[in-house]
Amino acid sequence: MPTLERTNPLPLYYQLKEVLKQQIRSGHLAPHTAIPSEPELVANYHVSRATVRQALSELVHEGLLYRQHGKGTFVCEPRVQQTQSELTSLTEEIQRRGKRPGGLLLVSELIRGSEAVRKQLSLIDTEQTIRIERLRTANDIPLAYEVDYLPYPRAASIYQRAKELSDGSLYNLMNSEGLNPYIVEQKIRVGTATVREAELLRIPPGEAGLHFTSTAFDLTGSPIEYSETFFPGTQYDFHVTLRVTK
Amino acid sequence: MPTLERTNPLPLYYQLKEVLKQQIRSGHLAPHTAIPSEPELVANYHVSRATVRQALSELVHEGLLYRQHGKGTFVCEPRVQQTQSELTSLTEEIQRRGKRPGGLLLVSELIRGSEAVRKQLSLIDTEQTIRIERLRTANDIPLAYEVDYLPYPRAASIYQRAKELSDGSLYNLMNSEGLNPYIVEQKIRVGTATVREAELLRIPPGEAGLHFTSTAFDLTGSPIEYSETFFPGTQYDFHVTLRVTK
DNA sequence: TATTTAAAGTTGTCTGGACATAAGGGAAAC
DNA sequence: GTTTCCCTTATGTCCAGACAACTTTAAATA
Repeated sequence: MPTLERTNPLPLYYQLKEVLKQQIRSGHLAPHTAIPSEPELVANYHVSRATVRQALSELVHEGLLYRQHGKGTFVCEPRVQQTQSELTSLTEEIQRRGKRPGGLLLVSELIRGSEAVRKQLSLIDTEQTIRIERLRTANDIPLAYEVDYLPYPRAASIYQRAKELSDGSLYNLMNSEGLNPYIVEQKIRVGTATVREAELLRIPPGEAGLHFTSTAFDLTGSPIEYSETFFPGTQYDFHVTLRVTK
Repeated sequence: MPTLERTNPLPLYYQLKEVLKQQIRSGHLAPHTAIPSEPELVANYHVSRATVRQALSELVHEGLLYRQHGKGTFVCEPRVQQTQSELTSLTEEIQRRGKRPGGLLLVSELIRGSEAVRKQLSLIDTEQTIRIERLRTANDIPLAYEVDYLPYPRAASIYQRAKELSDGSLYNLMNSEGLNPYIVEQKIRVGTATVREAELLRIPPGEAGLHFTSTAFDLTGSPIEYSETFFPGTQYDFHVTLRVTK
């Protein structure tokens, strides 16, 4: 049995979490079997019950364990997609499929933006938007057409570094500048390609595809990015995991 | 200031949560302003700090508050769609738009099911599937074509009550039978209507639409429902909220 | 004045304990 | 043999207190 290090700068509950997570993933704790009871974990790892409960609560929240009052705490069945509600960027998504992500930066400008966009970004009168137009590629094949809007001057540093977007992810760039997406709302609907989109994506104009609109918020709930993306045809599977809020 | 009732069967931390939630929603606590500190809440409501922290932690997790170490706890900006990652059935979705949901039960049968479906439901060799074919309507207008699969015999009671689906939600029926969806995974892609779908939905065959596949799991991680749904054209906006898993 | 230090206030982590509530099993009563 | 009751064990809730780490403010120092 692994021991928790009190000299480790990582909190004890976090260390315990990692130990249990590892035992679950390695199959040492099989699905639907009970893990040691809270008093047993207290004795085994020499920590208080509050510490044990913090570790277990977070694992329950992450969907690895479930509790039954009076019976015990059990291991969840692994799901095909273990990443629940994870916020993956298109760049990561392409990499995960073994392809090389790229992006052709078409436009990067400062404009006032439409009222709809301004409302999405909760801009006040004097503020502008950074508008970035990109053609996203996988192995140099056009995959999607994307227009991003960011609040200016808040995201001014992104505007300076816009040229880096040709080979990188906007979310990576945002994170490195302290603009950390925490919650993303997306709307998805069927749409058809405009003439411009069809030309750039090398598809027949009017072809059907997925039209995304997405708004990213930081942990304070302030909007930090709004984007519209068009995925032609059936090239892209959008995957999402929902969870009940009890 | 409201007081917490110790005679109330509801836990104190839950009562405190509701009080704070109410103050946030009513605007009494404005976005980005600090709520009372933990010691203040302890004094105001005569509860321990552990109780206060349990209430606050859950509100943080629900996206209503955010904490800053050493500074305080603050109110998040409300998002347009405050229901985060909420698991809404199509029936509720239609009702929320002020329309009357309905459903025409086309087929209800016990079959073995394809290997793909059996794998989704993690069935063992002797188990079968309940296959339910429905035409979903809003104000009697065809909205979507849906095929549901449930594990048999586990969901045997659903098979008995399948005729109730003509006017109700499958999720409601499942909940009343102890099959509680806890996590739902969905895949979305652009598809075209088959001849049968086009006929039922009264649209031209081959018309584009959204094709959903969805798998529901109970809190133990066991799959309890798999469904394929086709939404024609642009009638349906799919909305989803994602959150980072830190 | 400018810089450094100290103090106060905040959230983060952790302890040890208590009683309540739910589930299950075994002994006692019928 | 069946039912009822009690005991054990599990998680759920709650308490009072302690110290650590971070932030801001104010005082002390150069």
